Order: sequence, then C-alpha cells, then structure tokens
Amino acid sequence: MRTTRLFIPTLRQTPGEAEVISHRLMLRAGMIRKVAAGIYTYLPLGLRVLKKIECIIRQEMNRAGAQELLMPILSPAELWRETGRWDFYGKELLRCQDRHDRDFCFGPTHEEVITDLFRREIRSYRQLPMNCYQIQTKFRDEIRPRFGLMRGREFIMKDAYSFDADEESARLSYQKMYDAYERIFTRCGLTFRAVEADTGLIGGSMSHEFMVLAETGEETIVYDERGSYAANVELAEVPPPPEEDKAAPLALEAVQTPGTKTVQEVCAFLKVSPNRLVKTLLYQTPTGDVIAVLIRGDHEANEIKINRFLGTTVLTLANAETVSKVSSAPVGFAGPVGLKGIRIIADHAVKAMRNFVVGGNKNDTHLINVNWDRDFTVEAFLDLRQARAGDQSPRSADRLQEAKGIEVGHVFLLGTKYSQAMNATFLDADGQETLAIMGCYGIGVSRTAAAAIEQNHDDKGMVWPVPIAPFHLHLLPVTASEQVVKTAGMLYDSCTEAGLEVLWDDRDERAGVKFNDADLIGAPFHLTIGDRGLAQGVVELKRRDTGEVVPLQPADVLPHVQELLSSYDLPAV
RNA sequence: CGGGGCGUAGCGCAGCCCGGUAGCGCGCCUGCUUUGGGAGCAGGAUGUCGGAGGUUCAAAUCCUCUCGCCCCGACCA
Repeated sequence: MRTTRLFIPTLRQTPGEAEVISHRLMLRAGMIRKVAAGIYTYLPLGLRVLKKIECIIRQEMNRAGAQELLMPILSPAELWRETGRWDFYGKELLRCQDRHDRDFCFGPTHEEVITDLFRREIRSYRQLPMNCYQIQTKFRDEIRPRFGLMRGREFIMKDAYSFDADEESARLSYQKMYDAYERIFTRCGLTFRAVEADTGLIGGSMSHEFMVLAETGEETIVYDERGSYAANVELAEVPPPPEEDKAAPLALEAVQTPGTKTVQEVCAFLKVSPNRLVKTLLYQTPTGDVIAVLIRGDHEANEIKINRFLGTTVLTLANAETVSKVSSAPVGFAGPVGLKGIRIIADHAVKAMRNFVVGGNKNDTHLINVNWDRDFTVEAFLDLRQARAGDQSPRSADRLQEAKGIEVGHVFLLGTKYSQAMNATFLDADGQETLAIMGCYGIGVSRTAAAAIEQNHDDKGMVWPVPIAPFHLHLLPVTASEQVVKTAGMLYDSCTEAGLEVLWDDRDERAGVKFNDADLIGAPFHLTIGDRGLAQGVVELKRRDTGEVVPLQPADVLPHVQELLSSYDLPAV
C-alpha cells in the first residue's frame, strides 16, 4: 500500500485521554479512534493487525477440528432467563427492547445461544463431539472501561463451544483447545504462560487462562521455575507450613495498644514482627451472617478461597457498624477470643503458630500469647490466603515466582452447567437421554493486539512481532530524486508481487517525519532508499527490533527479506 | 457506586482566581526556498469556549443544573 492511499492519521502528540502504552501508541499510529467510553473504531492499520490475529486463530481452530459459525449479537431474554443469567449477570449485561417491548441483550458471551442451537439440532451421540466457534463483536457494559482496547466495552472475541458425550471425551476436547491456544499465541509471537484459573461467573470444573507476560498486566500469576505449577494468584494453592511452632504456651495477657489499628502499627508498638500476629477479618454474607477469618499478619486473605469454602459468591468485609456490634470494639481490634455466635475459620498458617497476638475485642486492646487450641475454637483450618513470591510451590520443591500478565485467552471445562439448565440432551448408544458435557473457550482478539504492544514496544513506538505486524516491509524513500523514486517504485512492485506486505511511504515529507512515523508504526523491516546509499549502489535494510542496519543492493532486497520471513508461519490474510 | 480531575480550533495547551466579547505551539491550505531523524520564511482558513438555565450593561470567566471523558477506589482492620 502507498501511504498516500491509506488512511493512517498519525499523531505527533498523545491525546490526553490515553494513559497506558498500547492505547497511546494505537491512537498515535492511527490504528484506532474512540467513539465513546470503551468503544472504538478500528482504522485500516489497526484492522490489519486484528485480521492477522483472526487468521491465525481460524487456522488453528480449524486445524483442531472446530467449525466456524456466526451467532447474532442480540439475543432474546428468554434464553438467559433459562440459565438464570438474565438476573445473575447484573449490569454488565446490556439490555434493550424491541418495538414490541420484548427484552433482548447484547451478547457478552454465547453459551445460551449455542446451547439452544445444540438442543434443537443434535439428537444422537453419533453427532458428537462437536465444537463450534465464532469471531464476533461482544458487548459487556463494564463498570469502568479503561486502557483503550485492553478493557473495552465493545470488543472482538473468538468464542468456541464444545459438546461431548462423556467426561473423558470432553477432557480431550478441552485439551485440544488448550493445545490450539498454545499454538495461536506462539504463532502470534507473544511471550505467554498458561495458568490454572478461577472459573468465575462462567462456572465449570477446570479452567486455564493464557496470560501475555507484561509489566502493565492487570493480573498476577505465580509459577515455579521448572514449570510444574503456574496459576493465577486468585486461586493459587498454598501448602500448609512444613513446620509447626512447638513453643510451650505462655499465659494469655491483655495489653493496651492505644491507637494501633493496622498490623504495622500494632507490630511496631509491641515490637513483634507481623508473622507473630493473627488478623481477624470479619466478613458478611448477603444474608447478613458474619464470619471471622483468621490470617497471619503478614499474609493477605484470598476472598475467592473463602467464598469457595462457604459456598457464597458475594462476600464482603463487614462495615464499621457491624464490626463494632460483633466485636464490641471499633475497627482494628477484632479478635477470635470471646467472639460469640460467629463461625471462625483460619488459614492453615495460623495452625502452626503459638503464642501469637490478636485483637482484644475492646478499644485500644490486643491480646498476647494467644493459642488457638486453648483460647478459642476454630471450625476449620484451610488454605485461605493469597499466594505470593517466595511461597513453596504446591507441585515441586521450588519457590514460587510472581509475574504480571494480561489475560488474552481462557478455556473452561463447563460440565453440564448449561446443558442441564437448558435441557440440552442427546440419545446415547443405549438410547438414554443424556446431558451434553460442554466446554467453552475464549480469546480476546482486540485485547491480544493491545497485549502485543504492551509486550513489544520501545520509546519510539511499536515493535510488532512479524506474524501480526500490519506490514512486513516499510519503504522509506528519503529524498525525491529521480533515481530514488524509481528504485522505490521497482522495489515496491517486485516485493508486492512476491507476496510481501509492503507499505510505501510515498508522501512528500522530510526524512525525519518518515523515520519517526515508521518507528511508530513498527513494521519489522524498514528499507531506507536515498541518494547517499544509491551513490554506493545500495539501499539500507533496518530491523525494527534491534535497529541493526544492513546495506543491500536493490536486487538483493527481496530474497533477503524473504529469507528473514521464512522462519515464520505467516497468516495468509 | 464513591472520590479526584478535565471538557476552549484537528491534536497538545494558556486564558477562568480578579467578568469587558478568545490566544499560543503543532497540524491544515497557498507560495517560495529547503530536503538522510519531526525544515525556514511569507500569507491564510478554522471556535455555537461540552450543553441548558441564571446573575450582570456585559459571561470562556461567577452561580445552578446537566451531559461527556479520564484516573483512583469499592471498605484488606
């Protein structure tokens, strides 16, 4: 393409609305423009990247035996009422009514629609397994859309749904998708890690997230070096401490700790380290019950784990009023000793402690030399805290490490959650009506593009991985002499005919402007054509990632670039 | 939903406190010169100052309401 023919409105200055790097660069490079909060138009350059990612996804999904279809963006409320998600999904589900006042919603995901299709069309186990996918615009009315394409309200997603006759076959379908996802993100040129994940609102029994590793990621993952364990901290297991404190119990004692509300303040005041203290978190269930959760002072509670144990989903920390009612003390002094009528559960790190410090259930008072077997009763010791770097890996002798990631893919083994709710059955070999075992698998296409930038950029602009770059080669004639223009035209024609995707900056701009725009757009290879080089009979090929420049005779450019591209499995857009 | 911030030319901003009828840089258009890392000179176009209401002789500026956008947080004792 010629730059003068392609709509690439680059900006010298970053619009004030953009904070994160991918958002800033996409705006500056003329890839996207905002229409409303979390809603964007994809301009030609941005769309090229999306199409490439989609192409890789299609190839790998097809290869894995999934077939493409396309469901509507709008779906009728009745389907969502069947699974209960019309109410459960909350405000994130954008609703609307047609002229007959019938309720519809903009699909945030499509389990209901596909399951409805399945139950209408599939009769026999002979038709299974089946796996269908689509690449489509989704809408989720996020509380706070942000970071450009990273967390938009409208976004492009590939979603796939598998239906199997039995558990074993379903696991196989799941594994096929998992493997396909590894190929997809590898082919996109991204550094990523698959981690065990929480199933959240979607539900199901097993789940992995695919995380693109980047400092700016919103998710935290932990993993061990040898690769035997990797998980989102949301659910990462923490093994019990290997050793228990064997100290003899000392006499319980109340001490005055005026004005010390936080763990740090208490520890500083009593001159003990935080791992000698147990904090008492009072949680409230939707029905108003209060439960005390004991966590070692230097640890963080993990609400997903607590929810899972209690079988709830909307646990919140008790407000100040409830705290003072339950513990008869202001916030900051709750403790397990003498708490009446309240369930007490504790992280298993607490079980290993002796003679620890807790709140005194009285203003400005803490208790020291507390022991759980003697001074209060714990209903259960279990894994309730957040994993962190340095913790023991649950699967190996290694210590866990932490990293930040951007969730670009998520696979779920759903089981019969939706097939049961919607009565999606088939006849098995014995003629029995049987519920289909489902899986669902998503990839954020637009988010993957943003994640690729977060992971691959420098201070001048984007540095696209070759397979998803909007163009392979950026031609930069830097002077306007006849020989330069002629050489550029010849190289453009020959490379384009050979199948390279070439962007030819044919604008009447100064060299600096072209160089800067080229660095911003981030095609992997730049070719500078100028009188200075041509006087020596050469043009200059620059790698965007390393900045390395090699002089080449014009005739050698095509074979050289072809050689550079030959190691990649490029999408055919 | 709570808190903070911002809406003035295509983009980045100043002007607002202290009311007097709108400016700077970049970009854009024309011409000349220039031409290997964001050119120079000269000329030019572009604004219902987010919207509505109010105060006032007079409102970008003060007051009220409203819409939109960005950031942080959503109770971690």
